[in-house]
Amino acid sequence: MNRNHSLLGLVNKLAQDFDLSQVELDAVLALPFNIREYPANAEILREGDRPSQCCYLVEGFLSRHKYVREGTRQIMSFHFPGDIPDLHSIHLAHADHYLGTLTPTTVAFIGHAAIRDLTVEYPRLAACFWRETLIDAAIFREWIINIGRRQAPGRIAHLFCEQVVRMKQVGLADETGFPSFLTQTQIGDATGLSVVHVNRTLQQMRRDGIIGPGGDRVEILDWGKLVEVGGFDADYLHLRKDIRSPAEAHGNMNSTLRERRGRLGQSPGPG
Amino acid sequence: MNRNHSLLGLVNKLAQDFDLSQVELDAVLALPFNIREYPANAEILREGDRPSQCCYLVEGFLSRHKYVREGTRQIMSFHFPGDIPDLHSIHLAHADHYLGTLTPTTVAFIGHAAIRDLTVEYPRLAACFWRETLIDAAIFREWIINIGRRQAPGRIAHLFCEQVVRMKQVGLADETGFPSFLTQTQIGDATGLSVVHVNRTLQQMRRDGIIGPGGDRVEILDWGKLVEVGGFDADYLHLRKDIRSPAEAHGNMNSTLRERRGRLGQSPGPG
DNA sequence: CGTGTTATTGACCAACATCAAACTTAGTGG
DNA sequence: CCACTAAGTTTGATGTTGGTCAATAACACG
Repeated sequence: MNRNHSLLGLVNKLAQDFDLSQVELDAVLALPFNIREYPANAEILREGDRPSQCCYLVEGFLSRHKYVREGTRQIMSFHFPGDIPDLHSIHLAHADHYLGTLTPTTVAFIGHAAIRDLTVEYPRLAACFWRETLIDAAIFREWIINIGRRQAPGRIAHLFCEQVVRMKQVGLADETGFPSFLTQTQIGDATGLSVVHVNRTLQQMRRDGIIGPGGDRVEILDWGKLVEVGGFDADYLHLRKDIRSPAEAHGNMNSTLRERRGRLGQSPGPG
Repeated sequence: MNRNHSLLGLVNKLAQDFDLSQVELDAVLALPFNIREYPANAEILREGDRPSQCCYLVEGFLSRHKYVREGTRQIMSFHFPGDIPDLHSIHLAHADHYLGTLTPTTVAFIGHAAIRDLTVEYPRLAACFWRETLIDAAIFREWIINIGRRQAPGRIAHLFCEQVVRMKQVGLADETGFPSFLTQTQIGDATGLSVVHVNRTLQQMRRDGIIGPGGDRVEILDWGKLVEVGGFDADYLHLRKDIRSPAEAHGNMNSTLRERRGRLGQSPGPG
């Protein structure tokens, strides 16, 4: 098998979900695709587009976002190599948001028809692809919680934790840090904060000895504290045990802070 | 066919996605299920549970939520009859959030195995189910935007708009209002606001002549204004045209306010 | 070196949270 | 039918987080 095959990362990812047969793996690798490169800040897909292919991310970083008012946008996810950020387009006719590059990027476009055929012929592969979109959704849920119920330091810390864990899966990060591919404006767009406030919060986190001074890499000086501030629990990422264990051995990635609920079935109001 | 079959709503819903054959429809109706009733404020599923069945909502209202700090929670979705709020559990081993009732509720539990078998045998049904979870995800994305980038009146207005459109699909609402199944505390938990602020914002919306005084029903006095305040565009719900058109005829549900973006590929900061 | 983007700072202000209490409503048991 | 209770709503007072505006500094790149 070609070790430089562009879809190898996809196969690796899917193979983490289920024990796939060689036939199934080969079927994925046999998918026809077109490579395309983009500069930073390019748009791959726009709201309203009706794509006929999916975009597999080979290299670079992507975001999905939407514009809310004149000049305001909200980022709803980041994507790393191995992801198919618009896999949902197979069954949803039009895009309801933008997909854009954050850095220079290489993607492989795979036609919807080819993927549909694959899922019809191999139900287990269908399950794998489906599962990917379910994890995608789980991450959205966590972002709702992050933005809805945490304050600035928690939101940013949680975002950083998530990026460590997800990028670690593809060998781009560990608990000591990860490549810095975001501007402070983009961090704000993802966390629902203004740039100014992101800037001040990051400074506070540096003063608290949680992260390093920045630059090309986000240095994490105190992973435990980052997890604590962000109230982070990797459960929602639904990693497989074998992938998760090295992380657990290293820092404590999971269940460090399974937060406890208040009263039963009731969110307490005042009084 | 039994007109009182509990899964009729499910069939109707799936049949909106694709043109399904009678064989496929019958296969859905042949799914074995168990009916169960819950009082209000009951927990159907907890974080960490490993369910072996899915929960089809026959009657009542559900929410999915998570506890963030002692006493704080975030609701991430509401569910109406016809929904399968934990369909994702087929491919995600453990629940990463709670599923609870808001009102007295009737659900039908359908075993994972039965659904999996169905999806293997009928790829088009698999696509339908998959699609349901993709719309679920699209709603989460919209909530991220709602909470991240809108202020209190917009958040609440958007929530109400979404409820109108979704409940209308199952005949529970129209543009003049919908049954009020939420306390102000729950509205706050869904929008990331405090009860006090929800209360004041609702009062303002009443003074502005957008909604009525409340009670058993949320009266919408000015649908157009509600849509405007919430920046609502139903596109993300991916309704089928035939379902959507009566709404368009009535009020203008879609694309009323497709918001324009600011600068190209860049979220403007200050300066 | 200029030019554009990103990071940083200060001053000021608005939105929203928190706390605490009173009021309403609906349900329950006598 | 009425007191009693619990949940939900409303109000006032006060504080904080985080937004906005505007300017400056630090880089990166051709």
